[in-house]
Amino acid sequence: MAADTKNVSEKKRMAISEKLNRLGLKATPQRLAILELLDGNTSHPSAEEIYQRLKPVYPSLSLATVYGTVETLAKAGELQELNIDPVRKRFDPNPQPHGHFLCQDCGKVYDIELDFPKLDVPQELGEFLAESYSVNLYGICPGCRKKGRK
Amino acid sequence: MAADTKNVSEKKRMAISEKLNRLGLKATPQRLAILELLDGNTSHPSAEEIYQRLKPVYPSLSLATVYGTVETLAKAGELQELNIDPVRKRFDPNPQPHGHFLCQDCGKVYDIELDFPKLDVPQELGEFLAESYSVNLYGICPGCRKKGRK
DNA sequence: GTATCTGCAAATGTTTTGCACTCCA
DNA sequence: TGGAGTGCAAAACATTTGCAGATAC
Repeated sequence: MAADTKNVSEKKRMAISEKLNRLGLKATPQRLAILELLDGNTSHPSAEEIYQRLKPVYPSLSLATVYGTVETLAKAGELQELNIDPVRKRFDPNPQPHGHFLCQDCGKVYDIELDFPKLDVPQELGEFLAESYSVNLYGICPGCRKKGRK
Repeated sequence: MAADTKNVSEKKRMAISEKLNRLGLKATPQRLAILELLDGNTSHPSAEEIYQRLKPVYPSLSLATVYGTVETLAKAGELQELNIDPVRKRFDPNPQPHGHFLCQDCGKVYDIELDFPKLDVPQELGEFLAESYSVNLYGICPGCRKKGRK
C-alpha cells in the first residue's frame, strides 16, 4: 500500500519534472512541490496559502519563490491566475477557461459549470483580440446558505 | 451657450443629489463630484485616478474618501467594482453586468458586447445562489494592435 | 561551468483603519 | 443638533524587486 502510494507520487513527480523541462524550466524541488500541491487541487489557493501549506515540508521555501513560480507557470500556460477575489490572486491548475464562483460569505472559490458558450481563444471580437477570458460569479455557496438558514 | 452648459450640469447634479437622498445617503460635495465624474464615463478609472482627476477641483479631497464613497455606492448598487485588473480595482458607473476587456498592452478597460447570454441575477445555479457576475476578457485592444503592427 | 533559480529583506503600491473635526438633513 | 461623512496619518496587506549565494542541467 505504502509502496504503491510512493510509486504513484514518484510517477507524478517525474511527469511534472518532464513537463517543466519540456517548457525549458528547471525542475527544482520548489517547483515540483508547488505543482504537486496544485495538481488536481480545486481549492484555488492564493500564493500565501500555497506557501503556508508547503512551508512545513520545505522549511527553506520563500514566499517570493511561490510568487515567482506561479507567475512563470501562468506565463507558460500551465495554470491560470484568477482575478475573482478583489484582495488576492488565486491560482487554478486547470488552464482552460471555465466559470468560477466566489462565495462572499466564506471566501471559497469554486469551479462552476455554465451553459455559457465556450469562447475559442485567441479570438477576434471586432477589432479586439481576446487571448483569454474568465467568467466570475459572486454569491453564496451551498454550505453557507445552509448555515445562514439556521 | 455657457448658461446652457451650466443648466445641464445643474440638472445633473440635482438628479444625483436626489438619488443619493433616496438611498439614505447624504449628498456631500465629494459624492456629487465623484458621481458626476463617473456619470457616462467609460474609462473605468481606479480610485487613484478618480482622486487625481478631482483633486485640482476639490483640493481638500482625500483618497480615503474616494475609497469610502465608491464602496458605499457599490454596496448601494449604483456602480460596480471590477476585479479585471490584477493590480487595482476599477469602477464602472453602469451597475448592469456586461463584458469588459482589459488591454494587456496599455492597461485600458473597455466595455464590450458579447453574444453571451445574459444571466438574470440573483439566480439559482444548482445549490449556488449567484448575486452578480462578470465576464472579463484579456488581450490587445485595437489601438495597441495598430501600434504593434508598425 | 553557467545561466537559472532561490531566499532574504527591503521597497512598492493598494486599500483599510482610527480618530478628531466638519457639515448635511 | 446629532449622526453621517471627511481628511489625515499610520497601518495593514499583497506583491515586487535587487542581489548574493545555491543548484539543476
